[in-house]
Amino acid sequence: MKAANSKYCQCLYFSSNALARKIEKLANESWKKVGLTPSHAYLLMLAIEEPGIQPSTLVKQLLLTPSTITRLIEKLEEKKLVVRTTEGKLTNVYPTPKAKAMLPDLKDCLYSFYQNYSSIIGKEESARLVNNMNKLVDKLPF
Amino acid sequence: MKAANSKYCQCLYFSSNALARKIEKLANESWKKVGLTPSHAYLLMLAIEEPGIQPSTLVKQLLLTPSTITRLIEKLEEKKLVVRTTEGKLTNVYPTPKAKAMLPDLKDCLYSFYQNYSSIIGKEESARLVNNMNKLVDKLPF
DNA sequence: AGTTGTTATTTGTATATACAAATATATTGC
DNA sequence: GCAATATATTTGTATATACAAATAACAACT
Repeated sequence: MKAANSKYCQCLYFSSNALARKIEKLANESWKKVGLTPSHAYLLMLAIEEPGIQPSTLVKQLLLTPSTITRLIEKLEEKKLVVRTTEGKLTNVYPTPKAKAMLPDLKDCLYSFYQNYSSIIGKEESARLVNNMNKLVDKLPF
Repeated sequence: MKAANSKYCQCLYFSSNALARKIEKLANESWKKVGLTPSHAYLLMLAIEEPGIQPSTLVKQLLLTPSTITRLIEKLEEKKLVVRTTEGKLTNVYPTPKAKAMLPDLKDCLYSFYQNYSSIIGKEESARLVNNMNKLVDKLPF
């Protein structure tokens, strides 16, 4: 069914969730090539760009909770893509050589994801929507 | 951190997920009064409006997968808010009197959720965004 | 009428995420 | 210098959702 025909299509809860789920599927497709979910991939790219990046920074960049960040890092550690060092209360996340070697592939995924959705909805249209959504994210509490 | 300052804020994956999570929190607040999550509440309202509604219809209305719909119904059954009857391969979902008595409260939640977000982001702005998001949902494959 | 394919629903299992509590460290005020 | 508070991270647990397989019923064609 078209979202436009759903009884609750007027509701922001409904729309934003339906959209996020669909985008997530599209993103999963794009990142399948490197065997990572989009969240893991974004975190990894941040760690490659800024080796030693801390969980607290990742929380702010990815707008996820600390516990979620820990879990994402754990999984990347299992896959030997990052290592963690702890000094005091701080933790640093470093990419392994294996991860660094993956960077071009990661960027390819990012690019093909972008191509994928912008070919469907248009570059300007998608840029506008992203902007509107970001503005809204910033306005909302919590 | 502001979404606008995040490295990946240009990415639709990032924006749509961040937005959906924030909206979800807001919605959870609004529906706390009736002790249901928004998804359960929407499903219940559909069942009250159309007693005997079938899972396949709920799938289309809520844009969720069949298995998710089954799980949502199970929970509402546990709470004695719906009953299921099966004839042949079809299942019908009926609201209980307890659920029907809740309808005004459910509508209140829906209304207060709407008031809540539209007071933050504006009625026109939010209507426009919802429309754009729905259009996008309909354009995306799957 | 029987086989074959299609549709509706449920079940088993996996995943991403969050909340709350626990832990450990650092900072600040006195 | 110690007590109180604040910060960073992890851990235990719960939840919503999905995918894939299982089940069941129906439809259709020969």
